[in-house]
Amino acid sequence: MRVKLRFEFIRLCTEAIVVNPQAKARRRAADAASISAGELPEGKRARNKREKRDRIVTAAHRLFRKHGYSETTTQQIAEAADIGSGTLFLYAKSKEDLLILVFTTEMHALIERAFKGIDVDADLLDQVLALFQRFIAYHARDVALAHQLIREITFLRHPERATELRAITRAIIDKLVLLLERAFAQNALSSDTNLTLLANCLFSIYYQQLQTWLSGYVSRRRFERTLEDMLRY
Amino acid sequence: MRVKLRFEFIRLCTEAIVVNPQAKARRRAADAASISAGELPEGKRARNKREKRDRIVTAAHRLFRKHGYSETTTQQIAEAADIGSGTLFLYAKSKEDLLILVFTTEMHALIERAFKGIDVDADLLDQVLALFQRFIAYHARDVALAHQLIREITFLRHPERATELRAITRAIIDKLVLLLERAFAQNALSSDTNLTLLANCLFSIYYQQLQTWLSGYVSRRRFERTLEDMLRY
DNA sequence: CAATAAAACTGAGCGCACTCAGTTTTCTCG
DNA sequence: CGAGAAAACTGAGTGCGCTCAGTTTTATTG
Repeated sequence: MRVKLRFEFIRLCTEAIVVNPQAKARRRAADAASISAGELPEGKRARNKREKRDRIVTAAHRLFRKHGYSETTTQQIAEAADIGSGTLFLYAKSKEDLLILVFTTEMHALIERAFKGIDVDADLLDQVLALFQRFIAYHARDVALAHQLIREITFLRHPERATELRAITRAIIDKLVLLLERAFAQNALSSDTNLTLLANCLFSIYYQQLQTWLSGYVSRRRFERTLEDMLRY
Repeated sequence: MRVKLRFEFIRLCTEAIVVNPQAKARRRAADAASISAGELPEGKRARNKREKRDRIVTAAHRLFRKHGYSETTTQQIAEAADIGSGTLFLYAKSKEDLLILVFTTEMHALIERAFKGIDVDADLLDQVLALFQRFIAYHARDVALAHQLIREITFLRHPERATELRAITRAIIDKLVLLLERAFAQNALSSDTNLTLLANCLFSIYYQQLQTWLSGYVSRRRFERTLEDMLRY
């Protein structure tokens, strides 16, 4: 029972690194020659799982981009990832969930890159717009796919991913807060400004306008202009 | 060819009332006894179509409410509406489209009712909130269904309904503008206010918060409070 | 190491949204 | 009215997302 619970936990985390301490000790002894002392050894199961997960995400990503979301079948993805068709659904609850999985995998890195590329000396508004522009450019690579994606993450079918997605939203808002804090330190903002609330508002406007664009109601040009106008208040 | 084009047009309007003038004249003569002179006569085809459409919408509405959206099959709806399973898809492009069809059918009346029920003498903000409250109450009758609906109309799969939905949005915003104009006439708003723009902002905030609520991120209570706070600026 | 348990995987099969070739109903016009 | 055309309808068939009973792989324990 103890063991079962532990494995359940690991499975839920989907990032299984630590296994039973005893097994770990034994394995460490066995692998001592090939593994440097500080490294955490990885069981065969955990490694297989991670590799399979990677193969699935890579294959899905490639096929979605190549043929489009709805034109890609889960069969094709399974074949490309070299797994059984049923195995796919042990890693993603549904095809839609798979899309979210692909997205979340590269999102954190994208946020960091976008933030790093910002000109610190620019006007605050330009900094904010520059950040959003990075995301817009990312989505512009494949509007149809982005449309599907934003649709799925806005209206989740499997609440399990909610935490993960909230973390991404929070990560973006945190970056916005950082921009605001820098501007605040340079006295570019009035002293009674609630930075977090302001960051939330900025993000809301961006997200709402993003939806409008991706749904095909307005062109990218129009979207970018409206976004700028609205952020300017 | 002439005839074919005309019928194509009528089909697209989905509100076929006028048929070939000659046939109309003949029919009018034939039906003169039973129809009052001013009425537009309706061909058998048009009547059948309208009746079928009504049966489909009614059946879908009932089953969606009774068993939920995804638990209801298009087969069941077709049976309840007493039509072949394929016929359904002549009236709605997809199951999702059918949900939108059901919604748009009762939306215009709902908007009118909501607007009529507003206390003219109340504070402007309270009037706006009262209007939104009607919609919220409507969606609250079945949150899961509303979630699905808002999802579909926010991210349309068949652009054909876009015009129809824009008309609904516009109808709501027009009502908001009316409220604002009344307040404006009573000098409750500063003279440089752009009423249409303000109405759009109010609606945006409502819609954005509605999504948050329906997606299960916040409770109805929290949603209503946030909405009020945000509308208050 | 063998025995046992648990986890991970598999693909045939199922249900359902949707299609389309063939049929029926309605309209048109001499 | 009757022949021919157009529109409307139909349901068997199709493809795809997803399930689940059975199998294989990995870990644990004595």
